[in-house]
Amino acid sequence: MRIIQSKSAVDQVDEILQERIWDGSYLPGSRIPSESELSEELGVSRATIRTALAKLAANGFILRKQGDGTYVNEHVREASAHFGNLWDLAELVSGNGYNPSIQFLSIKRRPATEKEALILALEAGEELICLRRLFYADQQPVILADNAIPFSLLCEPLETIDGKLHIRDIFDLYFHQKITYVMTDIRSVVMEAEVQEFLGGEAGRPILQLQTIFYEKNNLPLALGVNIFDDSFLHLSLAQAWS
Amino acid sequence: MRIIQSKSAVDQVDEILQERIWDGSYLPGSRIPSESELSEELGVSRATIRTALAKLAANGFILRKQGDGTYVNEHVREASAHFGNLWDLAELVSGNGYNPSIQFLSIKRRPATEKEALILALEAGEELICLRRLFYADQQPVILADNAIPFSLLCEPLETIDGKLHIRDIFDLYFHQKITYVMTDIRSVVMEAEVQEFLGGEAGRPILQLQTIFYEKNNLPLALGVNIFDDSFLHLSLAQAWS
DNA sequence: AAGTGGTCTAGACCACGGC
DNA sequence: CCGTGGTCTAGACCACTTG
Repeated sequence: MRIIQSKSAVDQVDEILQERIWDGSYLPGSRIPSESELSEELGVSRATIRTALAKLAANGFILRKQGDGTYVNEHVREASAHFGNLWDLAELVSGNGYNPSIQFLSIKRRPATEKEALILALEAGEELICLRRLFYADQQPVILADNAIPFSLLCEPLETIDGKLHIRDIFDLYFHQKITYVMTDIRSVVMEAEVQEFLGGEAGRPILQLQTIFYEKNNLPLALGVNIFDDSFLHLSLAQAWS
Repeated sequence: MRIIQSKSAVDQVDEILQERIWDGSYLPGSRIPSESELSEELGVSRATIRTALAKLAANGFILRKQGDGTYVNEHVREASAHFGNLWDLAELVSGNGYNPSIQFLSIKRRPATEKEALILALEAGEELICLRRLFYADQQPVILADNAIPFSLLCEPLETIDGKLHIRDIFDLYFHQKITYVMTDIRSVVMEAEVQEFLGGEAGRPILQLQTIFYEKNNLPLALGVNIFDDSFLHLSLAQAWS
């Protein structure tokens, strides 16, 4: 379960417009209603509409032309990831046009390595909870996701953790922590045998590694995520408005 | 008031605040003045201040806490890239803490390959201008940047092109085109001998490839950029606010 | 000239956190 | 409680594109 919060007007407008783009009410390449028209139709101020449109434009969903109008980007469907969502692996899978699912592999408790202790600001040897999961695109395994979280942060019994939840909800439910921001490192690595066991294909080929450090509001590192990413199957492509 | 007319008020506020973070006027981890105080100090409305702060927060420069205040992120300097700027290679180099410079290698005219013609919406065999450049971090070559642009778009003599300019200015000056948005594909590849010749190190190792397609406002593809990126030296790391 | 998006303002009220 | 950021409004004026 998730904590349900009434969404802001901006987010609701954003959702409505994205849905209209997705279901074809607003066709790729076509002009959508003006800010004033949307403002009147949806019953919110023009400023609210503009905030939502700015977000859509930043992610390349729409193109805005001063003096002309706002158009749906013809290449919407080619982008698989969006800014502010690089860590959201399920969205990455669905952005590639597949149905995402999560397989829970294992959860273990072990001391932190020196490198992990440094990143997570721990004493050497402090214990971590290591969560290993496998993301599927339809039936194909595509991302091996490891998350390491300091054991000392855990608030609920280890056994109760549901390994299929969104990482956001795992932090919320079992650690009572809210993630404020993340730092993601994108690297190119060779596929190791241990990973190849899960993702298949030939070992030794180049693949992407997304390393994410999760922080809470006081800059305390909450977790280290290492996501091995088969980019021969899944693509990491981003649309960006030119500022 | 130091706000002048040339740039937008929001951009100027953004610049002023970034500078204060960078030169240490606002120290990492410290609280910066409230929105009202900034609004009064800089002589703009609170809405203008908020727009600038939202941009800084999205890029992880600052952390905002409702009911408390706005704080400079302690990890500002660890991020090397920023949203909406993934194509800006010089900024990527300086984000890693190095001094960027560009070496102009070559400019050639040749027919498009089938794949290029498809991406750039050309007839097979149409001619391209191929610009090859090498980006340095201090004295170290780090990014091999190839750009392919349809010859038919060129407005000035080929010989006049200054290969050291920002890609934005090249389009502006020689093609009279403005880039509206880009699509960037991030891939993991093995370093080929041809590239290794420029970037050094051992051939066959995994490296990053950023492939960027540039579009103008009518969705016409302007250019294809392929940037080979030595991520053993340069890091691609992004800070993102958790939405 | 008309209509669009781009910018900015002044002010209202809410939700949250620290004192 | 007060001050902070979060949200939203109504309206003004500008810059640009199109007919």
